[in-house]
Amino acid sequence: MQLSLSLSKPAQHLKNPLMAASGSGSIMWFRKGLRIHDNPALEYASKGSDFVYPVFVIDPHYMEPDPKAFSPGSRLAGLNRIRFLLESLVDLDTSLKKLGSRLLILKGEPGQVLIRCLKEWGVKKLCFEYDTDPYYQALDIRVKEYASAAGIEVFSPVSHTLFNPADIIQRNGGKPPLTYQSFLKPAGQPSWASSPLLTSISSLPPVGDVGSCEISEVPSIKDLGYGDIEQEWIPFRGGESEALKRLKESISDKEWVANFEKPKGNPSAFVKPATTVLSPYLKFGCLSSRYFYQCLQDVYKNVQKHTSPPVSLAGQLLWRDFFYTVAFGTPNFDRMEGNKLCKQIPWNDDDELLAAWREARTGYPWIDAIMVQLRKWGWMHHLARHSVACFLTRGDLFLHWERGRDVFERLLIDSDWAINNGNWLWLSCSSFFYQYNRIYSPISFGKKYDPNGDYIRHFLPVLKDMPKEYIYEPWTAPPGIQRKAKCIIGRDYPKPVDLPCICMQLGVILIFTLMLVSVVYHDSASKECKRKLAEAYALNQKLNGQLSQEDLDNLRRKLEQDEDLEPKIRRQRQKVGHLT
DNA sequence: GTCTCGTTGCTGTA
DNA sequence: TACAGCAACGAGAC
Repeated sequence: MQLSLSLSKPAQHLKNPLMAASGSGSIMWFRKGLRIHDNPALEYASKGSDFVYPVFVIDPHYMEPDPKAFSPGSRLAGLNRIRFLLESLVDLDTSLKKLGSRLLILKGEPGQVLIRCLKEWGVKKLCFEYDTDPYYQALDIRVKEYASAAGIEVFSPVSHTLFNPADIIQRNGGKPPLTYQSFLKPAGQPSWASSPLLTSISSLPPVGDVGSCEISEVPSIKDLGYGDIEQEWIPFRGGESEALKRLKESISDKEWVANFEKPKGNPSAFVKPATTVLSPYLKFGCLSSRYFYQCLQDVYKNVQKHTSPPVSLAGQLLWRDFFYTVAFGTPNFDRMEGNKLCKQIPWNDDDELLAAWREARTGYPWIDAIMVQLRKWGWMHHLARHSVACFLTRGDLFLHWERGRDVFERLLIDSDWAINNGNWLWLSCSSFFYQYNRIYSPISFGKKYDPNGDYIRHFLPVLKDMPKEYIYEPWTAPPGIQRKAKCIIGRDYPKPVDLPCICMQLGVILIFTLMLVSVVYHDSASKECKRKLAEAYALNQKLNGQLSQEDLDNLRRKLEQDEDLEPKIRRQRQKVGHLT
């Protein structure tokens, strides 16, 4: 019996316990993996089942508005990602309906809701994609415990990544490999690589009786309590259909796929981004990474030569698995403290500087334009992420990578726990990458790709009429040029200043009142950062990475004292600098 | 202990 | 556009 017609009625009207009790039912619990293609959990749920309950639980913490957050959205996610998720759910629901099923939306704490469904619906199987994120690890233990005690079979296959991180760690002697190359060896070829994946399903068993569980349609942004909030146009729409369309477009250009080299991409390309922009679809599992990998292998087979990992497109999927593996095998991966892989560094704590970075008013147009793109689109090119992450941490501001990680985690539509933390560890030279003398310039790095500054003009329209000679360093533009460009630096757009020097000369209070005065001179700041990192590295080496809070505090004090020894040099620098 | 190598730096020079 | 020089780290292999 097909129940999808009657499900539009309130759930109470559907109560028919006999129906669920008389057949064998399964719950397909969607969390990530919001797709039909290559979904082994869904496949198993429907096998031999009279009924399948496709469930998604809306967790209010993740979805409902938090007025205290620094951007529109919930406590945990910015509005762009919430919208992307809702679009993905609508698309999934549409696909399920075509197959004779539908998506059942429930609300509440996911563990409690799931256990209630298990009790109410009398199913024999619970199926969901395995997830290595700590949140799901903890949640799944609870749900599995209940299911096991209730005699319900649990099927939780690995299908979010190419490999099972636990397998790689085991093959690597119980420890996660810490370099990409040493990851490739135990990884080898994926076991499923040469056999076809199930990419389509012709039909699904009907949904069973939902009893007294409250089921709703996929809510809109408005339904979630955001009112009639005006949504910025963004070029990425959520959902499996969109993911497969985007994948098809990307791989149809075989030459582009074959020649893809990630580090050569242009971070300032925004009309047509230099990458596939499939990351948000991989994040939510709208696209199977395994299917993507197979599609790439098909292209590689049919071209004479192609690029290889780590720079190739397939190499990008392996990077994803690399970070998943290290993250899974490392306690406290998302923190400096208690994280064995992470250098212990006495980062500064400064809310004003953090806010200037987050709110795109550092005074460096390249940095600020990237942060605007992050806010507006929830996505920016990988190298653009590098620029702003380096600037926040080891390049200029010397602020804690965890603060930047939090901002990315909230605002990115593709924010992924393992990859985001891994990249912040990398960029801050806290782990994986240690060449702290290689610093991205907030001026010349962007200029190299986009000398005219079109990217800046687009995302920072206040600078749209600034001549290209000055657009990366607008504080150097003569007053006449600034007037002509209708952008007075220090009034319409911030100028970068040497914060420690100003603090000494004018007092800290003044700084906090000058909202249009921002951040640092890159030259002096980056030198300071290098000096601090050299000292922190030396102490980490001396103490074998076992730094206590007291060690860090002492080092911080020492670094601050050393900084005070240089005011004369600094003042000299300011006199000869461009700012007057 | 020594050596090689590492997805993605910058500047100056030819 | 390509390369040297800059300053220089750690994981992993041996």
